[in-house]
Amino acid sequence: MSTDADAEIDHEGPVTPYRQLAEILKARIARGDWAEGRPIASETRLVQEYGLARSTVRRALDVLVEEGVVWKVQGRGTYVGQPPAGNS
Amino acid sequence: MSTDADAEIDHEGPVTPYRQLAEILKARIARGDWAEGRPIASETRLVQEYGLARSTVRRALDVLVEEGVVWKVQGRGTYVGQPPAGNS
DNA sequence: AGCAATTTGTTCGTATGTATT
DNA sequence: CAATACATACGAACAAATTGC
Repeated sequence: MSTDADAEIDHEGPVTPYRQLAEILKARIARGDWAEGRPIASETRLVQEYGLARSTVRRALDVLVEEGVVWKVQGRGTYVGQPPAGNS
Repeated sequence: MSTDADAEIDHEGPVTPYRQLAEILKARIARGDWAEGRPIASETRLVQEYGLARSTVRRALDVLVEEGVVWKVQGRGTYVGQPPAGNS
């Protein structure tokens, strides 16, 4: 049983919003909304799309980073996959 | 060159407060302020001691958790070391 | 070189929820 | 039940890095 990529955030329920968003984003990546090596939506965009605080969106992204699903670069964005080995 | 366990937070300088606190706490643990398996000061206590926001203190503790220096238990505290293998 | 726009990083404050004692 | 301690969420502001003009 996986999460629906088109699900919305349920502020009631037992699962916290940031965990829900983390699952939704992973589902969207798996579905192909954003390809490997390409940037996903910006934090500001996700805030607008899901009606969450930026701090909550960042908390969700932290989960994905820990899981190695995405990696971030300040000033650029959040990319699908893992950081390149030899980066310049 | 290691960090002074008695250092205070410098809100100017290049190093961010949460990184400074992370280093200070590691120095305090190394010095023996808190023994292995014992709880360190609570987040509220650290907020008072270092004059930082709780979110900043938590950010510093996140670093220590990632590094395996401490582990946390909701409702109890933050302990020195790593979580016991078989916990009940 | 400078400047503005975009995006992630850090910090503060506040409030409420959950778990343990 | 009350007190303590960590968890989650919202809002706001400014800093730092990147990009494009």
